[in-house]
Amino acid sequence: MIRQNPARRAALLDAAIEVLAREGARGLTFRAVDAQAAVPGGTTSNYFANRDGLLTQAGARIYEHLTPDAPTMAASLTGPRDRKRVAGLMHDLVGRIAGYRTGYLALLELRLEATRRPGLRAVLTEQIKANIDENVAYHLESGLPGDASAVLLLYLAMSWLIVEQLTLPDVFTETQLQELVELAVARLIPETEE
Amino acid sequence: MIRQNPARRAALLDAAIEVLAREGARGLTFRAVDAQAAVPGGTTSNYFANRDGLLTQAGARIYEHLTPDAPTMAASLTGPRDRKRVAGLMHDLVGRIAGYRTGYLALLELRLEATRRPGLRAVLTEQIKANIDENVAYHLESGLPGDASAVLLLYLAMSWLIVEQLTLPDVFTETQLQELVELAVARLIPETEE
DNA sequence: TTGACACCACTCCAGATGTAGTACTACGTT
DNA sequence: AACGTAGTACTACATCTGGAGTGGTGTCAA
Repeated sequence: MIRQNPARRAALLDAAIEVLAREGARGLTFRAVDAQAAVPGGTTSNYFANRDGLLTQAGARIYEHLTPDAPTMAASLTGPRDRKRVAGLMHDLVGRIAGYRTGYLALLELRLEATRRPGLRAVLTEQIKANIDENVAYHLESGLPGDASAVLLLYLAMSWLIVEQLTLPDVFTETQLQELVELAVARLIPETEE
Repeated sequence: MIRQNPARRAALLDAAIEVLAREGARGLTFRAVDAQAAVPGGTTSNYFANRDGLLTQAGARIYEHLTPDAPTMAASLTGPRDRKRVAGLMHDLVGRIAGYRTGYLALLELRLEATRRPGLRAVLTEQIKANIDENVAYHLESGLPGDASAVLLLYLAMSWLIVEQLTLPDVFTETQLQELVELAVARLIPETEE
């Protein structure tokens, strides 16, 4: 019989995300989740019918953590609306990801796993589309410089920069990383006239 | 005793790359490689001392396939040296990757695996650095418009575009994909004066 | 004849799964 | 207050799966 306790279910999903990042998609076993969550063996079996349920629910869960919290969002609505501001936001973004390394790595693992699981692929596709749309809409509404295309291109460049940094941190030095962020903004966002 | 036959070793590595793409890093077992290469069980055990050797050698091998062949390189040295040319090359790049889906997915799997294996990480880091340097040098020498920074930013954007397309093909439509390539070139490469 | 290799077969081992069985807790009933 | 019940937590078990490695034999070529 499937257990319902929502607190425990959430804890198991968080544990699953940790396992995903540390052991990879294939390493995500029911028993590994049990161990990570420090619950008795067999517990995860009682909460999820199969691996597919576990993976898709974990995919959904990551986005609950990945969305920046309210204060951050509010703060980003204050201050000047110029190119320098955008650069600041991009630096924040890259920094924030580094702070949630686990979640982002798990997301990459899930992307690859989605190659083999149509259900997971559908869930991720929807969430990422929504995420992109949100970013674009937010940018435009906030009056920051740069059109939708510029935001998309920034999204592409920053995404790969983050992957590079998370998986092979020695390809770019910390300095190069910062420079690339600056550079991307400088080339993609138009200068604001005073 | 470790076998030496280089043709067979190469065949095994290519099989390993297939398995990586299809089953993921964790699915890469000696037996799976045997099956993929259609050789008797136990063969891969005889050619590689351990999984680490198999993974790092596979990582090295991918780049042998990934480098564009001589005719392509030669062809890219002919023709005009303008922005439109760069766009054409970028379309080629994205298309070529789609044609070697297996190899690129395997490379992503290896990147994630590199998170856990210092040896593999070192190998990949070197190869990717070299690859980037080559690209930049080639671009500059060939007289195409755009400085080193522009090439780097193009590299970032194209890389993620490819990942997006390989893992979640429904996030961008085929049309959007082409537009994003055009857009990236248009914003990152300066117009050439006649 | 010798050395390297292909192929086959067998044993051993580790890890994962799902569930039966038992104990505990909370809550509602009488 | 005693009781019954539902939902869980926890333990332990029986089973299953697949992979690893290796020894042995046959083959080919130098």
